Amino acid sequence: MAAAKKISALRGMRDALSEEYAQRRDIEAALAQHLRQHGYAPIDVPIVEQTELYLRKYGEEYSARLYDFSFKNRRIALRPELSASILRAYVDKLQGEPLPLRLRYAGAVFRYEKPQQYRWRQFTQAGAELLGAGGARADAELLYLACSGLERLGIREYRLVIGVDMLGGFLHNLGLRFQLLNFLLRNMENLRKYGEAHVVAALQAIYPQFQAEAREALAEPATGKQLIALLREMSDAEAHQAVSEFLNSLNIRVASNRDEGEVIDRLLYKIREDQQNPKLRRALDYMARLKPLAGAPAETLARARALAAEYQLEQCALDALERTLAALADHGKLGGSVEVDLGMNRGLNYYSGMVFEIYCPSENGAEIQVCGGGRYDALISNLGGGDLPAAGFAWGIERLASALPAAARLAQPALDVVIIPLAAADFAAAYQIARDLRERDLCVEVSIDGRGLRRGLRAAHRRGAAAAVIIGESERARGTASLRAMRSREQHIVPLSDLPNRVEDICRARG
RNA sequence: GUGGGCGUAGCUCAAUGGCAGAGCACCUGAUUGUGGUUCAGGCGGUUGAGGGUUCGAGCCCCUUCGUCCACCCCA
Repeated sequence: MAAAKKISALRGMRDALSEEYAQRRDIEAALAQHLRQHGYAPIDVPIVEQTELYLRKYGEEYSARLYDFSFKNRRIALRPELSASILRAYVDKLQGEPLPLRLRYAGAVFRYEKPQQYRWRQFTQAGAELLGAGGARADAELLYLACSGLERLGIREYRLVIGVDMLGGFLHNLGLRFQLLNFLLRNMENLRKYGEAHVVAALQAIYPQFQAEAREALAEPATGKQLIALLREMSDAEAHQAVSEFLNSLNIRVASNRDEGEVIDRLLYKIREDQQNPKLRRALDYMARLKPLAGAPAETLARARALAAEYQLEQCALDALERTLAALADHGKLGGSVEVDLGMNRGLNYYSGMVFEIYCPSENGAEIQVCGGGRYDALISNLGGGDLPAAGFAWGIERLASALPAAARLAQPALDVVIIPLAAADFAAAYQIARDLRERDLCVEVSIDGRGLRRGLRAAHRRGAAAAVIIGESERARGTASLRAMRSREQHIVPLSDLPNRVEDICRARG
């Protein structure tokens, strides 16, 4: 018979084998205990949700990253994170709870992205949500929890980067088209990395009308200025109708093989798009000024205030950040470093106020993000709940595992004892001994392969057992067992009544 | 979405276009009641799949699938 074809795991999905899995569980347990001690209550939520939940949170553009499918005429998705589910559950079931409500969670999440190092399609997150509390104290509590959690795991070296958005609001107030606004938001990081010329080139690829050097002067001819301004004020349909009527009243026919409607659309597009140029120019200038606003908190804040004053922007976001930093300092000194980044927008539009990320050096030296979070005060009402402040964060468990210093990796619980029955008649006694030892909380395995003492001891050695208990005819005849300490190779015949104590001694000595 | 690398034994990998191999692991025995070593032997493959070129393909060409890495983006 030909061997059946092997079935391998799906792409981006990994089997966590014994050691890796045990380590992950240890990390989860330590973080759960950490959060528990800060008053966070556990909550578990479904792995699948209505896709609508995530569309509300992220918007339709991000749905490509979801495991999203229709099933029996319903559109459902695997959760890409747990926070949305927690807030949904809050709206559904917990609105009567006393506030603030502190919740913690852990579980698998799924994202349909191309897998690469430290990035899989299924991974594990643990995190916390703080509902019904806004302001600096709440923000600082979360920042502190996220950092001290790392320290509890033995991670001393990390970098906390806190941001408030100084970009999104600015661009929004400029009145840029949605597509261009999104482009600029997404390219703040590129502006930093590759400079303005790079971003301008990318911008012109999606918006060829943009002239990098264009200033407001040449866009506006003096005549017809009022008419153009008027057209810009109208809705698309109104403007289209107005131009159409205008042309008809002058008895102008469009002499081309294109439809009149198309020509008008094109004309309107031109009239309206031209005004994007000066706005883009202003946006790029502002972004260039924002670019260096990252680094040590006090100094960066001071420079940010100067910029905000120059552009006559509200200072309240910066005030809030300053209060949060002060509140964080009240928690005591952190082991890692703290930075501020005022260009940070986590590519996501649901954040309001503080956002943060934590980076660690991974085992191969490169820096990876191990934690992220922020405040999303509008989210609960978007999900049909009341107007309630909400903030939270999540750690990436697998990434934490790779950032754990070797010294902090927790030792795996080893097998304590292997019991080796020598013949079929010895098994009943062997199982009885195993039960007695397990009552002392020992990890005990009975060798069932029946391949003799030599193989049994070899197996015990390879399994890392501290002791072997040999039970054969001669031992049974006297109500004893042979107890062998694997490391020292010392072996004694021990009465069964003494056996548990003697085994415990050996296991303790193993250290 | 874009660009690379790699698919050969359970694992890590060899093999000028010319008999598909090694190490590790596994199994048996030397040692029938004594485990880190040693020695002797053994099991193990449609070389990811399909097509093409060739007297001959693991190797060259095409297609496809899988996988890893990087970019984009994200935790």
